[in-house]
Amino acid sequence: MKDKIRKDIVNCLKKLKLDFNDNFTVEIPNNQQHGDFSTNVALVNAKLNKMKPREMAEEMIQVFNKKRHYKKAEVAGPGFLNFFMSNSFYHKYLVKIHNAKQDWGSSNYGKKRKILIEFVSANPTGPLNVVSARAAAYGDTLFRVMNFLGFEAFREFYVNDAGNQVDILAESVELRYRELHGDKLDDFPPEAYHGEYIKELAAKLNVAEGSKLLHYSEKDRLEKMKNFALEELHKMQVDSLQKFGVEFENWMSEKKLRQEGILEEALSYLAEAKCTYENDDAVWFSSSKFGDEKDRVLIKCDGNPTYFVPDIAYHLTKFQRGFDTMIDVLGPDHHGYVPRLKAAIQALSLDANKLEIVYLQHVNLFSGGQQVKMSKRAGRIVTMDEVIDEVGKDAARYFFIDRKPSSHLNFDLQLAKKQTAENPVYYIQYAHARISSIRKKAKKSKINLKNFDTKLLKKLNLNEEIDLIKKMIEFPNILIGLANAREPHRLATYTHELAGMFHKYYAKHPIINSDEPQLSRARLYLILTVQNVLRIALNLMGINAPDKM
RNA sequence: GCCCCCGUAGCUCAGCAGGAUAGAGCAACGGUUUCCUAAACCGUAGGUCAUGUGUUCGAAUCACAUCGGGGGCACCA
Repeated sequence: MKDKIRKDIVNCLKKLKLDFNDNFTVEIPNNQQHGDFSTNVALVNAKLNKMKPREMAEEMIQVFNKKRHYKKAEVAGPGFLNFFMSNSFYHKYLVKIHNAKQDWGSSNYGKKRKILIEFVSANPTGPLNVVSARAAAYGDTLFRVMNFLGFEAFREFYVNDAGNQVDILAESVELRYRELHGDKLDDFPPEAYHGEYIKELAAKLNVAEGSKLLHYSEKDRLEKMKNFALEELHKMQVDSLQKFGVEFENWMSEKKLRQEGILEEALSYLAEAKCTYENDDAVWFSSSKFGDEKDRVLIKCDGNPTYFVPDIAYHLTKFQRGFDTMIDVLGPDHHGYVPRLKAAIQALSLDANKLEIVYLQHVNLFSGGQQVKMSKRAGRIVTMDEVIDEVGKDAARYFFIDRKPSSHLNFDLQLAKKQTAENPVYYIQYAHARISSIRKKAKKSKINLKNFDTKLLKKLNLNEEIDLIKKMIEFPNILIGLANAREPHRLATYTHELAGMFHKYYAKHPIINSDEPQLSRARLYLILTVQNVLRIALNLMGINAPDKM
């Protein structure tokens, strides 16, 4: 849309033989008195032409005032050019949006570029918590939007199903299992996992296996415990995510990476690049050569790799799989970790610019203004399931993407549960449902869009009507901006605004009025288009678009 | 000490790539329902955009510094 105006401006400049560079912008002014579109082209380029900005602008408006679609062009302020478009221009656009149906906003903007979005990637040592829920909503919405825009996006969950924490998991289950068989635990070790879910796992294992495991060797027993726990916890996580409407194209297992020898592969590449050395019985990576603040250990003096090695190996596979861009969605506690990861990628002669990190900030849970404390040590984690059960999938998804990723997120459970105006989710869904009601009424009143002649749209002359169309015209650009900035919250904001504009329009003007069937049809055409855009937006956020509430 | 994020209305936050008088929701106060769902709408009030300097024709937006809040700095993952 702005592109079209931009083209017209460039043509105009050429016609007038004015010099210009591309730095000027076209925007939609906040203030309606400044027109539908506004450009600073004369402000930016006046010097080039040895003119005053206003002078240059004056010359240009002559051209625009002769053009169709432009109701009026005027010079304002220090030298802005403001354009006022004719209503017929907007009516034509409305037809375009209406006819696009569920594809309005969709495009081949992404040119099939392959994007890997890795998110959640929670340790398989417990149920998913609220931070994972935020990541899930974030990553999934970004995924949906990017695919809608013609990218080939993929969702991936990296499972740390090997290494230290998994052994601790096995030991934790072991302790609870032995407890079931009469062992008294005076002090449950502090490093073990304390959550109730460990007891439940042990109980479940006990039902399946009875006391049989007690007769295994310790090694076999722990192995059994480990695999059992991993499988069960994985299932739990998949279930939680599914309830949340989030699926992954791929679950990448660390254990598998180890089995397939990718760790050794990565290590040998690093060694070939002469970026490793031995010191104090450990193998180090000279990451400081690549801008990290110090070198990092790859192989500990006990011979085991640090968690860093599988991570390098994992990212190596991402590059090997040929993605154009890889987005890692991480928690705020990982930012110190990224320089060494990027260092490793550079050491492997790969393009570190293809790897992009998004940090999601913390989630603070509130309930009626009171902060809910989350403490892993005390075993009091508020889980993703609890949040979904408490407030419902739709509200949870909305609230988790409503804030930009770099903001700390305050999530109020009471608010998300409220079915009132305070709650934006219901406000938006209600707008959608309301339009369904109107459609029903239209049907009863025998008003429909059969053989609709778009010439009738010229009856739509109210500011509210033109504003709704303008808002819908913006939609594709909102999505593109969202995808480029990796900021799904823009969709939440946009949808809330569009719903608000509709509610206001509805309250002021009757849509269906039997005395004016033609006007009613035009208005019905408009609001059905609005409903369609609302539905597209809600779908992209993974939120239901109900016909009734 | 070093690094990351944040600081906009009483509260929670938008503000797209710097633009012309800074927005929304909630809370407060006042009003609207014979009519397509009042889960809605209208109105009033509320801000030296943390502070300072700089870049620019123009800064909430960019840069630097200061102050304040949150988080991170393992041969743990």
